[in-house]
Amino acid sequence: MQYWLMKSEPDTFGIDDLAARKNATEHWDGVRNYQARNFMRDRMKVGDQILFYHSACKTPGVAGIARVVREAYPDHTARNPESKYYDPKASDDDPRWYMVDVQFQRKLSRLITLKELKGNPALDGMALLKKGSRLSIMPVEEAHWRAVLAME
DNA sequence: GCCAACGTTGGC
DNA sequence: GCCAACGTTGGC
Repeated sequence: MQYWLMKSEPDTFGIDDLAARKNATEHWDGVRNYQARNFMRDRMKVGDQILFYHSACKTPGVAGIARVVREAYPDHTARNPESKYYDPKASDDDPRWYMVDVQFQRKLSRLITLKELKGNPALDGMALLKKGSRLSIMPVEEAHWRAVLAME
């Protein structure tokens, strides 16, 4: 069992949007960063737990929990010229970009804000809190996972 | 809206 | 392979 943090902009797709999806499941398309892609493609397994993080919004923070329900497969939006995620370098032979499916588990009883996370010494060293960290998908250590949920 | 940090692109 | 220019992310 591994733990992850995935960022999403709530104005576009927040935890409530995930909960409202059919089967509360959505494919995580549009990832166009190699490091984030590699985490999905090479390491994510069905059953892994995810902190659903709201970014680029008024109050950034952890909003809920999701889990991986399908392992990496080609991100078809890369092959669609109509998509804003279109990548002309993606091909059938080399899909280049991948996505996983994630399912809503639960919403936290309250938003645990970035500010609070930064103030928790138990989270020292967490990738999310490192200066200049822009990765949209990152692994979370089990101790950090527990410490975040203990703040709920 | 600003800007720091970071990733990607492309000329050389 | 270097690195300047550019684009994006995301907190504030």
